[in-house]
Amino acid sequence: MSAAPRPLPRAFFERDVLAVARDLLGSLLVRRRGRALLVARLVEVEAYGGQGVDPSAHSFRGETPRCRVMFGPAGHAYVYTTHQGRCCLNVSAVGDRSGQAVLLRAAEPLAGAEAMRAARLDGLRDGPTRARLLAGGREHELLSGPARLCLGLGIDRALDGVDLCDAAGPLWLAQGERVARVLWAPRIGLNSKSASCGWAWRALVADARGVSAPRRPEAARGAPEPRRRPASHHEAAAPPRARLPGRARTA
DNA sequence: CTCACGATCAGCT
DNA sequence: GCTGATCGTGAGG
Repeated sequence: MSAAPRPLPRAFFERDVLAVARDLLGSLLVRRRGRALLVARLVEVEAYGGQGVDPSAHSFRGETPRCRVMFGPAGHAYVYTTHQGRCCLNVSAVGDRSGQAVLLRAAEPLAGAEAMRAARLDGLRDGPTRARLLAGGREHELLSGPARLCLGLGIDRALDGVDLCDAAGPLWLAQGERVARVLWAPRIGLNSKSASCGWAWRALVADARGVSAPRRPEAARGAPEPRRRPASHHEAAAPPRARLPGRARTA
């Protein structure tokens, strides 16, 4: 790549969180590594509502040291750690101190795939997963999950708070090609007794292979009915209708 | 391919 | 103490 992809403007993130999630699909996530740029196309994201709205959001009970970035200006990185030191990356949205953000769940490598592969392999024990990655190919598995995405791109808590609208920084988001078909489905990995676990706030590129877990509709596993989003989001320009993914192709 | 299991730890109550 | 916005393993179709 010759020039660095131009960052999305702040105003992109200062909108309804579902519209931001929808429009992030197809956008580019760019990571500066020395002189090289790692570039990936987003194929799966999840919206998280804010304080007092979305019980599954880290911000639900208000600001804490960990999730402080969710309450700050839009377009900044909220990076948190999960099990075994893994990390997940979010972008703050809206910017009205309500604590809303979009979790970046999966992407497809466009540039620097071998560096991403090396980053994934680093620290991975011998086993089937290591062997599969060492065999080469399978690029769509390199960033196919929120923690894998961070591993492959070398993102950790040191990047918490970084401005994702700044192409001079270590990490930013840039415009990509518009995605034609988007699927909406319930979010992954939430406590099934949470009131919001059935909300279809996960957006996927319909024909992408690199999604983290489109396998089975959660509804088939006894989870609560996928619920409509709150009426305030109705004219949000994003999700036409929440349809379960099943196989990619039901558009 | 799908599924169930549990490692291992930061963050919060 | 208890709880995960997860991942890789290993067994089974």
